[in-house]
Amino acid sequence: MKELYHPRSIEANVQQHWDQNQSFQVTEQPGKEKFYCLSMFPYPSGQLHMGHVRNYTIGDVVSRYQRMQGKNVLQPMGWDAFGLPAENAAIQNKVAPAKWTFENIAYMKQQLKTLGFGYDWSREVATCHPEYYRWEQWFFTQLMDKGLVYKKNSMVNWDPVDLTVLANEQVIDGRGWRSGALIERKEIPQWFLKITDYADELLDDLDKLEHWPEQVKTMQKNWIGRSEGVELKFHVEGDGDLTVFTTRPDTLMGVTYVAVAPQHPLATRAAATSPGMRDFIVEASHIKMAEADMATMEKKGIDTGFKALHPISGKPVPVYVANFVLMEYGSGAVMAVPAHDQRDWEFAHKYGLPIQQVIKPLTDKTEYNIDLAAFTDKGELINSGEFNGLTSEDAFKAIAFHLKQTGKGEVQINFRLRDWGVSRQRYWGTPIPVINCESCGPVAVPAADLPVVLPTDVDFDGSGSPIKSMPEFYQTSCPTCGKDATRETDTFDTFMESSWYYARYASRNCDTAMLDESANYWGPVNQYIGGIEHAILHLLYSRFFHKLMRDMGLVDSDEPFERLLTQGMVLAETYYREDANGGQSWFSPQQVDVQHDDKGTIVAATLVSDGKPVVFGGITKMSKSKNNGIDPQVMIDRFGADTVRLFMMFAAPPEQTLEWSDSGVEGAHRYLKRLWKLVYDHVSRGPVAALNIETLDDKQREVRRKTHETIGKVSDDIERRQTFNTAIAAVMELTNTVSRFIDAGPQGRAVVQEALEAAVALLSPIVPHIAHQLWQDLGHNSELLDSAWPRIDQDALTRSSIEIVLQVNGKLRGRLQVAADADRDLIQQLALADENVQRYTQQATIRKVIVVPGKLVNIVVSG
RNA sequence: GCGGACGUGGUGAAAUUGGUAGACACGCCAGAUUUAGGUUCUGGUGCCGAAAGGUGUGAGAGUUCGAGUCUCUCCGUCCGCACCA
Repeated sequence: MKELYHPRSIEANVQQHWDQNQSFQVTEQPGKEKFYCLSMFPYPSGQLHMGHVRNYTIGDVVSRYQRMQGKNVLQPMGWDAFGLPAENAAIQNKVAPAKWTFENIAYMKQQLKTLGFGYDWSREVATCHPEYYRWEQWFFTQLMDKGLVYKKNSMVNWDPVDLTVLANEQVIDGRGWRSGALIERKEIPQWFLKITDYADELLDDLDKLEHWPEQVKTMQKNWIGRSEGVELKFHVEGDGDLTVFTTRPDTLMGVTYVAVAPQHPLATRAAATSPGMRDFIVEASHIKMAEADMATMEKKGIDTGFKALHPISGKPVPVYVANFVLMEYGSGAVMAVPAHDQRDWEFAHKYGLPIQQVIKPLTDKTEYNIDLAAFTDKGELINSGEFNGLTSEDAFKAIAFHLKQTGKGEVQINFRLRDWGVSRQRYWGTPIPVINCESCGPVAVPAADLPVVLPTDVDFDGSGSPIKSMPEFYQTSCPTCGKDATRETDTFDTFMESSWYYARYASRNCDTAMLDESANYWGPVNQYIGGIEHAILHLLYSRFFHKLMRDMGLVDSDEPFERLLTQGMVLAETYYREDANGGQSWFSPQQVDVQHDDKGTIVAATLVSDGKPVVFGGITKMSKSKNNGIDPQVMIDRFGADTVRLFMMFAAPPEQTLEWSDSGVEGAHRYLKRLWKLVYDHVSRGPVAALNIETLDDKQREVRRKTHETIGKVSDDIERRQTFNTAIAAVMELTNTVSRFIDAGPQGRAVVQEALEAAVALLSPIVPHIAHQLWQDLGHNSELLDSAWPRIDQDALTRSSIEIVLQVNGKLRGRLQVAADADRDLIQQLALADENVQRYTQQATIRKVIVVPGKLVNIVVSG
């Protein structure tokens, strides 16, 4: 064994060893318990960032731990390879999206290998390969057959200068990011998947996901947004009926106006005769298609001049066009009750519309002042004619019944969830497998003609998708009638690819079907790990796809991911200087020196290159714009993969944000050096005698107890709690105990051998390379990877005495050593007799004594 | 705006079921070694105080013998919002 720790050569050797043995290639073994551990696959952006390293280290730790539990562990990796950045890179660097993507994949794959992650690379997928997306195309055509797909007009952000559709991300302050032109909303025909058909099941099955974080389930629940209400009709004079949905029919008698979306037919009709309305609609069309923008913009409206008749009172109320009403949601119209809805209240005040209170608080003590704000709680009805005196709950039923009787409305369940629009007017994506025929309409491409291959030899200049001007791509004949026809040139939303990749890994090499039986052997995923930013969209779409695949007989489970871990972001410090023109230039934290005072408080920061001060700009997500990204490769080259992995797992629990810290990394590296030296010092003293438990002295027993307590703690931390930081801290405590333990006798060394073996094995999922080496140095020929996880010896845990904390009025006043089996009375007696306790109890009256066996005694006194 | 989280020493954090606040590290201070490999080792370190002791988990209130943990109000930070992935 070498005296010093050389991570570079160790890591290269161990990785080569795993490669040669194909240590992570797995096959189905029906008799053995399987474990499928999956980390969210990366977009191949060019290089790994710290968020990837964190995500994939967590996955690798879980995988290696489960393998040592004796399970058949699958851990695959692949590439979410379609998407916008490839198109942007193509424009900037004049390189075809396909070439750019594949080069990035090659580089990033190499990086993953140097981190020592145990992936089964024989199952690698890249979603931009026709072998992958052909099955997605096939699946879509199946959904067409089943009527789960439809085409309808829907709105996009249109750049009138670049003549292209923009993603929300590409619209900044209402303008196209390249052209700077004011964007316009534009309605175009697009394909939708009927996710709303599955709304109930997607909601109900959340309850089955015992091992998902509560917050993710709550977010999905709110996103699906099931609500019970009443759908009712307002008749518009000189026009048809206006359908609205409300969850508060009890407030119906307080309606003083109704509002429709700017894209609503009534608005269009009003615009025909009103230039003011025309201007209003044009202005509303410049707001981008993002709910956050819609919700935070100034609420504005304009009267259409139409009157709607109240469905119960028959009284006419004005119909307004309002910029915050969404055409996409419901029927594009809402009823307004200013007295009982804060947004309606503000709108009514702004436009001088009447406010009619119809609900009062149930407790009559305080009169509610409706002039100050809307009263949004439920209560008792007033000013509502025959419904006066009813509670909100009773009024709901009574009004719904009344509407039903008169044919003007009925109770309805409504969802916030909208159908999933999957068409994108972009090049770098999966071609939608549809042929448009003048006689037959849209026709699915027959299975035998799949895949519809995306041409990759193209000139891409950013002015629209090149396949839209490639007759050799889109000119074809109708599969049904044989006449000339044209292909769809839109591509799929990339969420389509990421909604089923987890299943494809299992059947990666099946070329006759989307999935085969292996998908049921490996599935569902036992542990899924990824960023919290995916809590809603990706995870909801995947759950939806899984149910679609189930209903098509492709998988036999109801949910794709049994257990979910959502990991926090990786942050770093930022430093900047003001430019002459008032802008800021940002410096990498690695080029900055930080000065502390005597207490360790940071007092100043200077740039290494010129020694002049820089300003601390806070701790934020690693990003290009703030120049605070830390390149994992640089860290791996300097300290080795094990150090980087150890730091990332130690610095914070996985669900929290993690702050990058150079000195923290150095600390992790120091620890591995200390561990190495501890094993070296032990091993270099020669062979170790067999452990003889009967002959151990007290100190030796203490070390042994620490060893076995640590095994228990680390196992629980990794498996149940998934707090890898505390697992590492526990092993550090163990190795600290060992290094303070000086006993070169045969049994002393035997106890140390046991402790070090445990420490190495317990750390091995986190730092697998150094652990592999130390395991051999400790005298094992076996493969650590497949060794059994350390087991607790219950006998080693027993204590003869325990410490009891003594409190007076909840304040710590002493400690007591008692026999582990001491009873309540004895503990109380000893506590009251304690010298320091008596100082606080002598002059006072004892009111109460609380004894918590094994923990503490609290004596409550007064006076 | 809506939905979801979070807030503890100089710093990252720990405290798992309401029971000793600050484990384990980083930084800092003091000392030793005088250094091959981004040195190593020992001790100290929440704050105030000479000590006894007091005090302390974003702010304020509440429940309890006991609150970092539970409840309410407020403040601040972060994530998502359907075409970034």
